Amino acid sequence: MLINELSKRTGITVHTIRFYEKSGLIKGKRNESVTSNNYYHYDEETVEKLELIRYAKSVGFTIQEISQLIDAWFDKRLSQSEKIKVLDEKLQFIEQQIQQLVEMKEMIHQFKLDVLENDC
Amino acid sequence: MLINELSKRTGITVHTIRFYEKSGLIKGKRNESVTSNNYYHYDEETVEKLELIRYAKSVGFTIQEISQLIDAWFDKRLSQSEKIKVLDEKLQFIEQQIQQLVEMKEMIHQFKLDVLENDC
DNA sequence: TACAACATTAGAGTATAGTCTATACTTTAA
DNA sequence: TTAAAGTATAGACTATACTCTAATGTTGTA
Repeated sequence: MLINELSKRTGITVHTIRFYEKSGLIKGKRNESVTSNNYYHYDEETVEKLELIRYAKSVGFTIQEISQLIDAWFDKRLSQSEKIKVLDEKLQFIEQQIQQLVEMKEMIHQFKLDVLENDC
Repeated sequence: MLINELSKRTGITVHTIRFYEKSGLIKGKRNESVTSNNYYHYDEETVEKLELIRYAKSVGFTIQEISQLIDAWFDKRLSQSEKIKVLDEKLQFIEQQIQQLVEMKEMIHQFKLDVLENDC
């Protein structure tokens, strides 16, 4: 699949996909038997990666953190223990975020009560 | 309290506090009876605001969103219903974030299982 | 009183994460 | 076959959120 189809399937713009590719998050393959162009081709794994990227970004992961996560998922060169280490770190971060969100929620609930009480 | 003390109490640098003040998140008061300087003075409410800012930032709120939140909390000019509207919006955002984090967590758990299974 | 520590303002610089433009070439469909 | 749509690359531009520097003046303490 070419970049345009990838963009349509993921809802991420071509520009942004190219930016992610430059950042090392994804990697297209060139078809060496074709000499007339040097278009990149993408597989289903790239679609999965882009979906992961969108998720991870929306919950506050940086590109660098997502890069680690993708490596822990796909990179054949990392050892099992290295991968588990990264994944556990991310899980810990997520737990922390959830905890802070829960506290934030309670805080705002309290604001609401205050606003309703003070009738301001 | 002057900016240096505020910085020490909140752990936020003087520079960043000034940036937040420029952004309209907090507001120091000048003592008009003192003519030799024009130092800003901050109260306990400002300390609370900075603590809120730190929380909100860490869970992904932008400066603009935090600004709305602070107004919903402190601004006397907003009506009760306007405040409640903002607070409900933020609560909804938080619920969404928690939901996404939970899904993300399950995703990473699955990665972990895959990594352990494939023994790679 | 000297000098370190603190305060203000303006504005420059940095990092992150895109977003857009220009140029030039390729593919596809009417 | 030609015009529209797609592709690649380089690099400029933008927004957000700081972070730092310089210049200048004030306050507190040894």
